[in-house]
Amino acid sequence: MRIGELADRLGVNPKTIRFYEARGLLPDPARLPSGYRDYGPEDESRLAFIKTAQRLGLSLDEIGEILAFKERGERPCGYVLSVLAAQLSDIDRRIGELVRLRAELVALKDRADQLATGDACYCGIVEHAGRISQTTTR
Amino acid sequence: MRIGELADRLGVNPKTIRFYEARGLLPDPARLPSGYRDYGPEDESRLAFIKTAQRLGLSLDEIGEILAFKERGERPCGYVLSVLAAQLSDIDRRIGELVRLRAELVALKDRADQLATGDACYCGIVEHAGRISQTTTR
DNA sequence: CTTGACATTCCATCTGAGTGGAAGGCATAC
DNA sequence: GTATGCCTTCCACTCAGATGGAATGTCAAG
Repeated sequence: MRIGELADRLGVNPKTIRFYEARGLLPDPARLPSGYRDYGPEDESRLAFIKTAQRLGLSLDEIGEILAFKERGERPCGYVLSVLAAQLSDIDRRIGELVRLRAELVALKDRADQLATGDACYCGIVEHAGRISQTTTR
Repeated sequence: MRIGELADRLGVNPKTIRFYEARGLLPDPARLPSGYRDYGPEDESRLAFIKTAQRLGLSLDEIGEILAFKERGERPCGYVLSVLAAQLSDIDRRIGELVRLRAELVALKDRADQLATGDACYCGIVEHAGRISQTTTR
């Protein structure tokens, strides 16, 4: 399949696929006689892996490392799983933060009427939001 | 107070404060006879607002819009709250995604032993992760 | 046989959020 | 009075992750 079809299937821009190739995340693909890139199911699953790993919160560099293990014929599982374990605790942290922020936002919304009157609104927002924990977002 | 003190108080780089000023997020501050920027409590709370709003997930542009309402003497609450409402649903979506990803990761970890044997590991990861919903992260 | 959609490469630019560094001014402490 | 540390401006650069555009090639349909 050509680049446009692969891109459509996975909902990415064809440029992005070439970009991943240039970054070493995707191997140099087979070429049709015309010179067009010719992708197969493995390429699709690899790209799907990249996109999934991105959803998991991995950077392209992290994904590249994982893929490099496979390239070298090693079993990546230990490494992958350690990355995943780190991601897991990171995700737990992020979920905790978001849940706290959510509670703050709900509280703010519930007080909308009071906050909406008077000119202390902006400050009210600040005051309320200021109580949010000081943890920073990744 | 001078820029360094303000920066220290809020744990930001002085450059970042000048950057916010250049972006229009902070007003041109008073100046000491020396030409040094001279900040007061309002500046501190405004900067704190910006940082808090960032933790809430707002971009600097969104924050700028909110602050512009205040600048124009309007009560921003309706707007702020609509932004916050949008943020709330976004946060709900992100929490949902993360919870799902978390479950996937836990499942992957639980199967570490099986996955760690054989060379289908990479594919196993892909297969498992591939089941993750197709929603994209913001 | 031309039109249009898609492909190629290469190079440049964008976004978002800063950060670095040079060249110089101010303030304070020894 | 000079060393030190913080301040000023201006310009450039970083990072991640793409995306845009120009110039050109390929291919299927009408």
